[in-house]
Amino acid sequence: MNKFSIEDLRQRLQEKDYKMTEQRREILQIFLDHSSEHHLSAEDVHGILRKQKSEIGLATVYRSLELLSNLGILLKMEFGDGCSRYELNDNDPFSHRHHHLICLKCHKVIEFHEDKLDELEAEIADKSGFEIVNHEVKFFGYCKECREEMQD
Amino acid sequence: MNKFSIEDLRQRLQEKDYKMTEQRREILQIFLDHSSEHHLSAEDVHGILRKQKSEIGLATVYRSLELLSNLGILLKMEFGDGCSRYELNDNDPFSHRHHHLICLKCHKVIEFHEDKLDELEAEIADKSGFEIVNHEVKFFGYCKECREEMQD
DNA sequence: TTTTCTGCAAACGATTTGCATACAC
DNA sequence: GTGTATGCAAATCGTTTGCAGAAAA
Repeated sequence: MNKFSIEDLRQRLQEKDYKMTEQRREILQIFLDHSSEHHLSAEDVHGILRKQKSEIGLATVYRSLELLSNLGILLKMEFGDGCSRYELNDNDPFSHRHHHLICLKCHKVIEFHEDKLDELEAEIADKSGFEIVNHEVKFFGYCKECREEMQD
Repeated sequence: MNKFSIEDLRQRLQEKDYKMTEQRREILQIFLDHSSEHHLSAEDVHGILRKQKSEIGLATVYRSLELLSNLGILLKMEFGDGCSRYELNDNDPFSHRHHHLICLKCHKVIEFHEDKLDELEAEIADKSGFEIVNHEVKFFGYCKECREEMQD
């Protein structure tokens, strides 16, 4: 599967006896529409909804993001800016498993689409008996632009 | 250098015109004394202080943890449990740069002392021009004990 | 003496929850 | 019709801040 569809949502909800609601559909749709602009927070999602004249309450946004994460449709992550952020859990191994480069100066988050952790994961499983289902890798440093700026 | 001492703290504070206070000394001492039991939150530190009959306020704990992180003595991290956690930034390359394995069932945090990211870091620097100064790697999955339990 | 630091309490911001109503199945 | 989901407002929890007094340099 390359990308989630609203049909996938309907199916996953049904499997666990959750109900398909307009609110859950709209919130997933935001992630499908904004796949380029990743890392949306609950407030971001709520803001986009209001721009679309959707009257979905913030509490419902939080509850839906939590649910979509538990269903494996979204991934929840923290970048140290005080709120949780979410992105589509794209199952495509080519776009899946990217890393995040976080600039300590301008706080930009850059994606690096290359994983290279299979060997390390195999070693961890081997040495510790820990079964890995997911990982989250953040690199902190200075982006190209800020480095150039700092040289001036 | 293998481990920080109170003298190191005094020196780093002096370099930046901060003052050496009893509170800062006591808080660093907690990390030196509890180096085995890593990942202390502000509340954890405050709790340990109260057990020791130290009357240091919670706000001071937060301010000191922030300061010690900025001085490079502590590392601040998030495990998704809603609060920031800190550990000694051990400069020894043998104990430094470990990864965290977070069990999705019992929420235990296990350390894996092996890094293996130099190659990936070099590739990132090469391809994106990003200068890396630190990284944080979390693996989510199931620990040995929980896996055995789940088989029963 | 001068400046920074502390402790307290109040403020804050993100997230959660209780409850009555609305909606999906 | 039954049970879950929503919206609202209030509650919660971790963290930050303003301020007056205390302590370091």
